This record gives sequence, structure tokens and C-alpha cells, in this order.
Amino acid sequence: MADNSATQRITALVRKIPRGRVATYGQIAALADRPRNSRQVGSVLKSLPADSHVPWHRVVNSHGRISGRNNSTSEGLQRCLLESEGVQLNDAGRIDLAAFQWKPRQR
DNA sequence: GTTATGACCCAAA
DNA sequence: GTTTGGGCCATAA
Repeated sequence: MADNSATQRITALVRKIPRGRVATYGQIAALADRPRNSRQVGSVLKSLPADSHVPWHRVVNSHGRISGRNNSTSEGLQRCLLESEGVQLNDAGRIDLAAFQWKPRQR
């Protein structure tokens, strides 16, 4: 890809997340070669156009918590989408990263 | 060019 | 468990 923009890189990575699997912001940032840029991942996803085809709902924070910073974005929607794809949440409303975190190396 | 904001992360209280 | 402060970098204005 000719675009070196972080947005393009992030979107490309998120797009690579398989169904039924989730990735953390820190992970995406690290894969994007920007380990400290986790914030941008969120900002980018928030600003993503609907045509990007990016499963932003598969992106959660390091604790497996739903993002959206609260219910403003679509906390319930994200959870619904994840469950619809096979990702189960525990009683605390968090994702079991030990079982559902995406591992690009292992695929 | 600068300023302000941010779907984060980490550490400390 | 929550709240506060600091840091990093990119986007938008």
C-alpha cells in the first residue's frame, strides 16, 4: 500500500481480524508499528466511514472491556455483534482474552 | 505553522 | 472497585 497513514494501517489491521476473534487497542497499535499510539486506534475507528468495512466492534481495550468510552457509541451493539460472531462475554461484561484474543502470528 | 481533542495505557492514591 | 495525573501520537480546525 502506498499510504503510510496510520489510519490506513489501522483499518487494514482491524479488517484482518477474523470472525469470532477480538484484538486490543494496544495490539493493533503495536502491529501498526506504533506501540504508544493506542489512542489513535480509537480516534480512527470513531472517525471511520461506514464504507471502510472495518469491524471496529472486534476492537477492545487491554482489559477486554467494551470501548465507546461508555454507552455513547454503541456499547450494547458491540456486545451484541460480538456475541453474534461467537465471542462470549463473562459476567463482568468483559471478553475472555485468553480464549478470544486474535493472534496474528498463529492466525 | 499552532492549538485542542481523543472509542487508550500505565501508574499511583 | 473508582478517580486522577501524565504520556504518547495522529486528526481536525
